[in-house]
Amino acid sequence: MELPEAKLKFIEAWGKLGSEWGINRTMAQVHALLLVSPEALTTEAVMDELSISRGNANMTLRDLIDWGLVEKQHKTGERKEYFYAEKDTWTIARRVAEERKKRELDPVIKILSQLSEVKGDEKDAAFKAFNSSVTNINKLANNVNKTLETMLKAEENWFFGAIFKIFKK
Amino acid sequence: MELPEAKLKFIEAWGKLGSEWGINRTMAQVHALLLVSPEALTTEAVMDELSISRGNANMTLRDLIDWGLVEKQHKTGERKEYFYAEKDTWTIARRVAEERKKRELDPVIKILSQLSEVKGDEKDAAFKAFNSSVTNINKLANNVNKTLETMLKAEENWFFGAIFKIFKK
DNA sequence: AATATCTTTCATTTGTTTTTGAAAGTTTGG
DNA sequence: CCAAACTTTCAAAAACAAATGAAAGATATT
Repeated sequence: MELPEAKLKFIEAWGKLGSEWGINRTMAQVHALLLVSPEALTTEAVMDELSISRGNANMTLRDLIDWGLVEKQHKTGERKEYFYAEKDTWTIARRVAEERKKRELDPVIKILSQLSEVKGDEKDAAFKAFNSSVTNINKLANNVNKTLETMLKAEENWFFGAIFKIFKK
Repeated sequence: MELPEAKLKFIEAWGKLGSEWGINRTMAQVHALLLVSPEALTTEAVMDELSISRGNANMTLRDLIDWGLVEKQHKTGERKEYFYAEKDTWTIARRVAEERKKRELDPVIKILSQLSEVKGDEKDAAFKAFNSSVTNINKLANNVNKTLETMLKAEENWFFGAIFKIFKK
């Protein structure tokens, strides 16, 4: 397989994975493109490589910046803006985890803890089922949350290294 | 807050979380409804509670069965089918992790390992950037994969217990 | 202060996903 | 074998999400 073909495959795979996980396909593709580009790219270059419109490229790049995955660069003597992707995968993983935790997990945990406070008749099967499910999900969510918080502080080697050390017989 | 309102909030929150993670909102809502129901429900009951069509209820319930989250039950002397949700949250988490790993992570890992085999000119910046990104993502993906495999075999207490033991000072 | 270069916005259009509901299919019991 | 009870299918419609591109907004240059 030659580089150009491999590049396309990578962009396609990354886009698909993104869309399966609730991330806009194009955003994932732009990210993939920047990831494999040694140099920062202009909006124009992104538009051309992925055949997308100016508006789409602009908004997608802004979103990637919001996620902390891409940064604007300016070249001296040039007016154009250049976009460069963070290349360290562990940093990428942490940024994504951080952002999704904040946007999605935290709000749900808030609701769950409210709902696990709901009082009712202990003899009512409907109440018992509700209470038990919500309480258990709440506990699991808090475990996940604590694990994520730890991960956000950790170094990759330390994090996975430590996990594997335990799981190794 | 009273039970009926709490139930609605739970269904809504679960549906929202699902849709943010690439799971059909209705599927997550049906799952939530069954989770807080002490008894198995009929298709009819699901349709009524969530105001969805027969076709939608039928397909969604089948999907939940495919995911291993819901089972059909038959009551003696009745022709109707009843649907009952697995209530153990750790089992739910494992089923979801297992299914998504199989459907989404495994295919991507396959592609990544192909792409990290691509050979090219070591002096070509484009090749070097491609190779380095793909190789690193491949490594991270394999770490995640191994961790998931361990999780799929583990008991909740052991899994989180082991993780927390590490992180405790 | 006029022009050229580049960026951002957003009303419309296009594309994708989900839902509907009527019809076809299946199973059970008389 | 028939009909009632129930389930499944799937083409069409509705709902939703993403992309377009022209126009407006910036910012630098002469």
